Amino acid sequence: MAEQQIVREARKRVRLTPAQRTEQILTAATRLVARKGYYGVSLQDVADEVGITQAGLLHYVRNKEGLLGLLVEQQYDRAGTPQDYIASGDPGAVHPDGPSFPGYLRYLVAFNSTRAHLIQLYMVLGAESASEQHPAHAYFADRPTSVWELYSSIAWRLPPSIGSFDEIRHLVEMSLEAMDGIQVRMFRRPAISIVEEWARFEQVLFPSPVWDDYR
Amino acid sequence: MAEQQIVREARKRVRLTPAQRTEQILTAATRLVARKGYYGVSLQDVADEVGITQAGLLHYVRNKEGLLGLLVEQQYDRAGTPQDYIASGDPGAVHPDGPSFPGYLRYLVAFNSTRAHLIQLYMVLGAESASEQHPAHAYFADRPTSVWELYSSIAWRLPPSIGSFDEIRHLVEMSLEAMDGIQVRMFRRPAISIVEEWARFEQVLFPSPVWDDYR
DNA sequence: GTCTATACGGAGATAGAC
DNA sequence: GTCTATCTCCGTATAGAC
Repeated sequence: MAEQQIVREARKRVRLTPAQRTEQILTAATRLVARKGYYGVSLQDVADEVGITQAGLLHYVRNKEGLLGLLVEQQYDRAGTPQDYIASGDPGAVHPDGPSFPGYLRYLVAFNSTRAHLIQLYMVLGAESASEQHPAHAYFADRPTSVWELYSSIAWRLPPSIGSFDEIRHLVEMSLEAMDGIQVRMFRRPAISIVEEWARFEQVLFPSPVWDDYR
Repeated sequence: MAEQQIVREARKRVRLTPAQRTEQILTAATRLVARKGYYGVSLQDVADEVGITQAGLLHYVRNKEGLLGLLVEQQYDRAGTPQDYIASGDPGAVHPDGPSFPGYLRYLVAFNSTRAHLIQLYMVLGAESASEQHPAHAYFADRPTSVWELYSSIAWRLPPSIGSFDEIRHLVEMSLEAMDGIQVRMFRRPAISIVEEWARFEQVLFPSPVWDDYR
């Protein structure tokens, strides 16, 4: 009798608000796509984890590409931005001469170390999307450009000896490359702390004495 | 009539030596898995590209994991090794005090820039295999260790001021991370030269004056 | 908003003929 | 060594009931 009731309970249709469901779908899809890639995940997998049917899921995402769109557009770049850093009140961020760029990168790495699932998702999607046929190809192919545009819109506090735009652009490129590399390394053995590993890169990318008062 | 003959021609069974077929399978699978990942590729896809049936392919690889085994074991580490560098006759490689480690890394990057397909394959597999359920998980998880073992078996020509094992190990780790990051960047826009990009990392990872006579 | 039912195709794997 | 045939299961997507 108790058992029957449990079964009925489990099958009962639960009607959630669209925002709640979308949140659930996002969480489930992030975990699953991080694990098996876009091509490796089925709508049924995601639906099962959310607790709805596959047809019910399609009501939200229209088709499989819509699910990917949800993942790509709505997560990664909404937190950990330079604006978030500035708003964090970190001493390096609120300096009267402008926020510290190395300080922001430290902030970003520390933040990313708390969301390994998301890092894994973006590592996997970033790798599969190298092929031009992948539905997220354009998004990832343009990331270096869009990140540069985002970063170069900020009035960072930079050492005067950093003259050319080219020099700082290369520094940004190398920082992103080092971070991507560290994030790949993060899932291997022996385990490392990405915060510590980034500190080593910071030392060589933003060396003394030039950057001593600008970190 | 001519058409019929063409059809017959196309369907004619061609019996190749195992080595030739395996080579074809390797080439096809590399391209396809690089593009869509392990989960995204079907045995049928590979069989089509080789020009045999799916059952014919299974004769060679036994099951899908066997195909992955072929890819992982038989390609990446068979060329571009420190031994190949030493045998290349490069001036930095045949120095009487031992081969140059930065010189080897330059050699490796230059070599990798000629085999982008393979780099893409390993980037994709390396990303998907972060999940513990992936059949190549152990191989990629252990790569930092096995690469370190390979590199530390060589009597490199190192600056005397590099004292501890720890110091050189961190340098190796950072070099691998930077390379992985550059390789991710390689498939994005604007296009970059991984050789040039590595030269920038070499400057900061192996700086003057310490490394001046050891590059 | 969520379900069931269904259409239609593709997946991996095996058996056995040639 | 390679094929055809077949098994069994899973994939996306749509229609329509509730």
